[in-house]
Amino acid sequence: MDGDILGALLNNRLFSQVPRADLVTLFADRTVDRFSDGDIVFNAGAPAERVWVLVSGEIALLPGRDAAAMIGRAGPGDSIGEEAAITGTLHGQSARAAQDSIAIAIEVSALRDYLERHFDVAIAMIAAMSGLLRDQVKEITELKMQSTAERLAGYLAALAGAETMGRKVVRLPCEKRLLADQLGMDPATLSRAFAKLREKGVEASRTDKVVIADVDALRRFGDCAMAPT
Amino acid sequence: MDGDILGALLNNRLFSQVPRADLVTLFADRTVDRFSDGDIVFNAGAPAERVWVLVSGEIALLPGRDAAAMIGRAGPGDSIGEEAAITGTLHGQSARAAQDSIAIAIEVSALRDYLERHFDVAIAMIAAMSGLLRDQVKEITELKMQSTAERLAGYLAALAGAETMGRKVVRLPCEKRLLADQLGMDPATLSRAFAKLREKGVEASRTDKVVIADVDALRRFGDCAMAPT
DNA sequence: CTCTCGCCTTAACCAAAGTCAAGTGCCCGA
DNA sequence: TCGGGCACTTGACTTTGGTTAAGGCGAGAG
Repeated sequence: MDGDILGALLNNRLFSQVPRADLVTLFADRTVDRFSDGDIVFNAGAPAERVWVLVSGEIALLPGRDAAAMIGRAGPGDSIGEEAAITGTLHGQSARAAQDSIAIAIEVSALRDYLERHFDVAIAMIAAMSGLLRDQVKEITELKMQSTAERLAGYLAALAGAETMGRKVVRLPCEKRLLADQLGMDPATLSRAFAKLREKGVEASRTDKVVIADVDALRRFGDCAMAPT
Repeated sequence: MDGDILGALLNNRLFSQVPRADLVTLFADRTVDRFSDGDIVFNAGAPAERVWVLVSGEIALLPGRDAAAMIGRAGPGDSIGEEAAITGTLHGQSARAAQDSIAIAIEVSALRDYLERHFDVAIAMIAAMSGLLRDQVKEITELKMQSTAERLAGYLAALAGAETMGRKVVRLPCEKRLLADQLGMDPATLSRAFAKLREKGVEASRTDKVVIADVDALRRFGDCAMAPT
């Protein structure tokens, strides 16, 4: 299977739980659909028979045939149409490409058959999504409650590992610019957050190495807004 | 079944998809557990055999036996332990009451049996959680990207209905104070947001009636940060 | 009818973070 | 070795939204 496609599936909330070998079988009959900016993927009210996984581009979800409001948008790795398709109902929303996009699609009957035969995978999906929901709730509250320095502290502590205490050198997984984006702040603000943590024993050079003098203290600082009593 | 318990289940991401009649059967063997602040619900590494749904109070999820970091927290209606229990693995986290709490618990075997016999409910769970995830992604991006006035505009437009255009009077479903909380802002800030929207044709009196001169314009304003091309 | 309590609004102030721009050091190629 | 580009940092300024406090208005009690 093509790397891009496999990557999209492994990032997908539905299919990341399906064993890799099964993915190949499941997607043997896939079609690769290319949408140009503005193309309709499906319209609200239409019967839902296929599940798409977006490989590249972006697709907007709209409440009606051509309403202006947007319900959501999907990027690479997101799936579309699965809610209606999986339950066998009509599409409750329309989907329209917001950029030139590539998506792979399978018949939902194949997916349902597979899940019916592999009950454990269905169960794993439920468990995984349950965990994802919890993670996202945490992300929302942290975004609202924590300062930039606290968010960065929590991130660094997580990077060091949950069990780590004391001194530790961690490597940032990506450029600071991208890290800033991931933490929901501006690159300049990330720099200042690092500066604030310097007085808490975090030495960040211009490289991707960060020396943490006391992981546990850092973790407490990052959690202070939502400490477990 | 007790009203509080039923309410918690209907709010729960797992059980809201189970038909009400089945809930009663499924929870016939429930136990009601009371935890005092600081009590351990389960420890990481322990075998997971039960799923709890929190009725009241608050329970913190911790990475290890007594680590300081917090992975998440659960409030009324949230379920705990389901990830490990449902997949039949060991608990990956510990859970400790952060307040005096009441939770109902069932054996996960009963849940698995039920899902195995009612494949359609399992499927509905997957679909529902998929939708919830999408909603939350949208909520996160809106929280990051939109100003208070834009969030309020989007909320009012949604309240008016996706298909509505032009003039419309809507009724707020709750006190402004609670609405502010729901939109993630301060009551005073909500007032200012209403003031800003006044020049966009939104008349909010001191009551719960809001007159929108042009729903569509409002929707565009609320969506401008993430308009579908 | 009026008093009072609670919710809402408004204004003044302040802190946090984004914006813009300039500066610094690093890497890489000529 | 020098120069250019790029990522990061830093500082000044602006914007946004939370905080606090002071009114205003409505509803219900007396």
